[in-house]
Amino acid sequence: MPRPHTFPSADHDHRHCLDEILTAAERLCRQRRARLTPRRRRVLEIVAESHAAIGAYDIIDRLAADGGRPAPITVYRALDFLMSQGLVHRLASLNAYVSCPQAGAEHGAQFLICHDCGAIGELADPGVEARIAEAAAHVGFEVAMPLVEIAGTCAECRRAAT
Amino acid sequence: MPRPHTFPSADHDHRHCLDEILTAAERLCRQRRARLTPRRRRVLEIVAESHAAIGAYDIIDRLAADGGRPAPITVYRALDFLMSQGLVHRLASLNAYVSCPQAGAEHGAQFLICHDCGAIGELADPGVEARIAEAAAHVGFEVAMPLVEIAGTCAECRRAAT
DNA sequence: GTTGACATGTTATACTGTAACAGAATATCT
DNA sequence: AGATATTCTGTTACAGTATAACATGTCAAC
Repeated sequence: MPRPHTFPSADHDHRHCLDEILTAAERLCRQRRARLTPRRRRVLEIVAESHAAIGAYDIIDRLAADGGRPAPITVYRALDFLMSQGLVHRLASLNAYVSCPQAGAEHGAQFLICHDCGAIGELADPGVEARIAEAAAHVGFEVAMPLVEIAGTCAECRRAAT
Repeated sequence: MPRPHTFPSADHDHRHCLDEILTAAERLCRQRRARLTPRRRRVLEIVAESHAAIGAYDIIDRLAADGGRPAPITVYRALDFLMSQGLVHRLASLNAYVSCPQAGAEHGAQFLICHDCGAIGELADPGVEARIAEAAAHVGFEVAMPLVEIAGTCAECRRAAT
């Protein structure tokens, strides 16, 4: 099952996790009358294949293995759709994309990026956003979209390192 | 004078500000025995020409106006040097570079990006970093390099909008 | 079944950043 | 000062990321 707010555990059953992500996406898109076409579904599937981020051109490579290499724009359009639905996020610091483990739930986007295993975690700490908004307001700045991407080491990798 | 932690005011004397940035850079590099060569100095000057961020290729265009268009790598090398000295920061969300108003002072990097005027402010709120580290630690994640880039509206632009 | 909206294909191109090697300038040591 | 080592710059080529513009196809609703 998708583990909101944190990293997959060591005994993570990713087959099941992937399945839940896809099922949730289908349900969500049905509710919203958004069209999760085969192409878009396949791109989501590829992005969600791991909890690491994947680059757009790596997605193209994976699609090419299915037969018929799509043009970059095709993948970017699918990613745009998936992002508009909150199913996928873009990580500016990596130029890469990651599936959202808690799609549908409104949440601020603070990403944890493990530079050992590459996995991405999400933090949804209202305190962080509040502190940022407060500090910004202190200099008269009104926050529209905070972007927080935190590189470091995840719990699993820290354990493994000792 | 450079205004640490916040945006330039309406009556900002940028000629003077730019001069201070360059002088401070020279002093800093002399202290550190780092070589602020003419090329590097010129790139810093261009980046510091405004408090908005500038793209690497826009820097190249500006240099070309001096006569003799340098190859991209030349500018990237100068930027790498300037970043290594903390004189310039890269904004991942913009793929662009901005001069640091408080070079030399050790400080965490939280950037405020005004999407009206393009100006970049820096926040150095230890509370924000602390809150992030705390929230991360809560899921066993050890922070190495937090990246915070906050889009919104600066005080000047908010005033102007009303 | 026609219409209109949305999705995809096709081609070309823009923007951002780096590799690899040669040559020039500067610092350091004797 | 001259030899040497280091650092900086030039040159060429290329890798990686993303979008523009226009044509064609597909689907849903009327």
